Amino acid sequence: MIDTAALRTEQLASASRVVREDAMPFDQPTLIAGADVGFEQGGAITRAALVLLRYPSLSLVEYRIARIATTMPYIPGFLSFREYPALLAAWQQLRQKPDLLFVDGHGLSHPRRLGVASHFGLLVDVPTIGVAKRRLCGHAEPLEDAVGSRRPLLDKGEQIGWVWRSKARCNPLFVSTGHRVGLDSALLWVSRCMKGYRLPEPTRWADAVASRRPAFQRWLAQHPAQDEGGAG
DNA sequence: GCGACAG
DNA sequence: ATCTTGTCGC
Repeated sequence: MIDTAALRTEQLASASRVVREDAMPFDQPTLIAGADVGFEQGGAITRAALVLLRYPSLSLVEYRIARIATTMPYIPGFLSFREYPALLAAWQQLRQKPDLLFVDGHGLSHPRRLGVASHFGLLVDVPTIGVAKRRLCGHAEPLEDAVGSRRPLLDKGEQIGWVWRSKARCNPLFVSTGHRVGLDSALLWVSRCMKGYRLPEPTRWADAVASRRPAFQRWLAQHPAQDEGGAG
């Protein structure tokens, strides 16, 4: 069994250390990363993908994949404990570290203010932003249809994130502080990494690599085996 | 008690 | 998340 009471206590202690304001050690980022996790063999294997994109061209320059045995089931509110071991393994394989990292999931917009984006950012001490496709907690006023429409995501009297329409006729994204990136900056950086799709490029590429999408297969074909390009 | 519930 | 075909809409 899993002692969720102990995990809650651990999260609350860690959450108090999350930096919610801008404390990014760069003027303009050179490398922005994206992280995503997938599962194999009915969930027995956790597969994490990390991609590095050059900014502002947003071209893929490196990717790493880590596969390890799954140690935790999925429990809403405790996603980070299930995913961070694999993310850490992929992170350690990177030749270069990014200035900023987009994590697939929530950051501040979490019941105890420590979603996977915040938790991982704290662990590796890097600025992170949480980009989630669905709501975990909190509420927002109805969002307008126009691209770029936004509403603060509120919970217990405080803003914990943004509900943002990244693309027309698509469900909105939930953007929040991960670590060292303020809420407004988080949305600003996500908007700067868009290329016409629902998801920002770092997240989109991480998903493409993790799920071996055709787009990634084509990229591989055009980028001949560079030993430091990376498979895992 | 009942519904909600990242990936 | 993952298992999976076609299908509706822009």
